[in-house]
Amino acid sequence: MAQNVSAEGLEPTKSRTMFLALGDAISNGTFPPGSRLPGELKLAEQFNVSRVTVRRAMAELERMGIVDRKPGVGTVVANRSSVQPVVADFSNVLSHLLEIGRTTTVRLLEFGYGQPPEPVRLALRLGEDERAQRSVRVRLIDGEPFSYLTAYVPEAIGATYDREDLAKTSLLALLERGGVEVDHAEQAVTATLSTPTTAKALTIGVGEPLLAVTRTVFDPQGRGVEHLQALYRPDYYRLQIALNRVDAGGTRQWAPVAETSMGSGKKPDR
Amino acid sequence: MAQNVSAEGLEPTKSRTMFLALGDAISNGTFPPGSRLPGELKLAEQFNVSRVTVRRAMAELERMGIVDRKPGVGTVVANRSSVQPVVADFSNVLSHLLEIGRTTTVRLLEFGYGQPPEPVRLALRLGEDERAQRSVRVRLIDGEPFSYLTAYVPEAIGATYDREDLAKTSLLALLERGGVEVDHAEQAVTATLSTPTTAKALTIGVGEPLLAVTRTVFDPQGRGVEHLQALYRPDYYRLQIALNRVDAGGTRQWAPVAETSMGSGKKPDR
DNA sequence: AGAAGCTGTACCATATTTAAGACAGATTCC
DNA sequence: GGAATCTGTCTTAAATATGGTACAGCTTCT
Repeated sequence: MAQNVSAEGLEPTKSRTMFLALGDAISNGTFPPGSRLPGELKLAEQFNVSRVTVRRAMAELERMGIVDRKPGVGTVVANRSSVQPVVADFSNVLSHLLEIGRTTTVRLLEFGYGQPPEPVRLALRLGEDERAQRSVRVRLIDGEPFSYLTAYVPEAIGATYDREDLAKTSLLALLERGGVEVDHAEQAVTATLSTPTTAKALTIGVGEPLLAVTRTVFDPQGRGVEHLQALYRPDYYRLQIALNRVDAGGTRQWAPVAETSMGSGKKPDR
Repeated sequence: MAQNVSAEGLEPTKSRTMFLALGDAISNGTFPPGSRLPGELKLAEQFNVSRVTVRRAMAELERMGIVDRKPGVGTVVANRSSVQPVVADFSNVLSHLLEIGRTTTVRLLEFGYGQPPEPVRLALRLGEDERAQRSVRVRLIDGEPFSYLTAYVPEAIGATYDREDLAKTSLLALLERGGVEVDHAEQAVTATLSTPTTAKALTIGVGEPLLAVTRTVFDPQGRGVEHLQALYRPDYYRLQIALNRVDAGGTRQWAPVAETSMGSGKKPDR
């Protein structure tokens, strides 16, 4: 569930703030690729900080390949090529992974049984003292970790497989292999920050943005069979969906495009 | 589009890191509501920081109402009630706003015409030199800002309304009022950090997580009519979707529940 | 009453961040 | 060539964050 706090105090350092401001201005269109940023001195004046602070922010931008700096020339915005994020459909299925020739691996970090935290217990509609299997996994694509998965499964169901299975097979496949009828799910999407734990597992810094997807899966009888908390690196992963404008009882609204397969013909822009 | 950077350098302060760690541990279930955290001295030792640092993190947690601290007693995790986030269907429609009795307001921050940034131009499939109307709005719910909207509309279409209209009516309604046939859309979801600009507009701190939704709307001819970048405060807003497990070409997959109305009791046609 | 454990507070030393300024070397333009 | 502008590097000083320690006051438990 990660924390969904919104702090106003404990501001980051000025250099980091400056870094965010510049990064925003760039992706914003204020400084299009190829253009030159104002000089360090001018920026320092504009943002009312010292030149050292500007340089730190700039150094970070350069380290990330967002800008190129040359003495005598200035700082120019790089043509952002970078990594293409993995696109997933909103139903949370990675598209075309094989077709792109990418491979995913799973690393099992934790595995055990115990009482699930209250919100999870409620979501799964478990009794007061019912236990659940808790597993933490990291999924990698081409060796790069991009998702941090915390899953809870009711004890009885979890008993149908062991940790070795989890390290190899997808959880949903294991459930269905174990005789569970997966029927429907509730899914919610939010944003959070990486904590020391998740940051380390995803090889990113602390306080980086993460896409948080919470999914609770039910069987036909409405019993919860899985509660998943997935944290995705936004630079490697994005959710996507196609919508159609439809008439509905007088009002015009959006409806998701009914897609049975992964829409292998549809091509996202860029 | 905001920046989708992933910095490893420019770490936040230790107190902020500590704050994130503790906040995570709490919402994590490690410290359930009502339980007592370890003493400051113990925490300082565990996390290998000084007590001052722990106290800063704790002070922030208390300021946000996540914990209560009392001399002689200790620090106990508060029953987080806090604000209930506004739930939106992921076709991006706020549900039941009126029924809950909440009111939304719009504040127009910027309005003007110019050349859109490259990615937007491509998404809208505009020509090299075509101009677009750019508007920046903040939407408030019960007086609290919760979304930051940057919209681009091709000049010709934008001309059918003015800034006063935008401050009152929803953009989509304005488009359709102007004779534009809204047909389908592409929508992508990611996470970002608040920048000084967006942080100020949303009355949050810099470096806070934001849910970023990018939507490009097309008419029946496939011409782009609107490009919207929406940044949502995760504590006030969340996307939600119901999924059904269906058979599709041999493989079992997820399909979004076809919902024609906003679930106002009305059952979808199946 | 007394011990143990906790937060609140104060003080001082150290490390890091930021500020402010000076100078060298590279590049561009006139 | 020379002026202007830029980044790279260095020095000095102030502000802030952090580390380490000591002690007071409150609460709970024995």
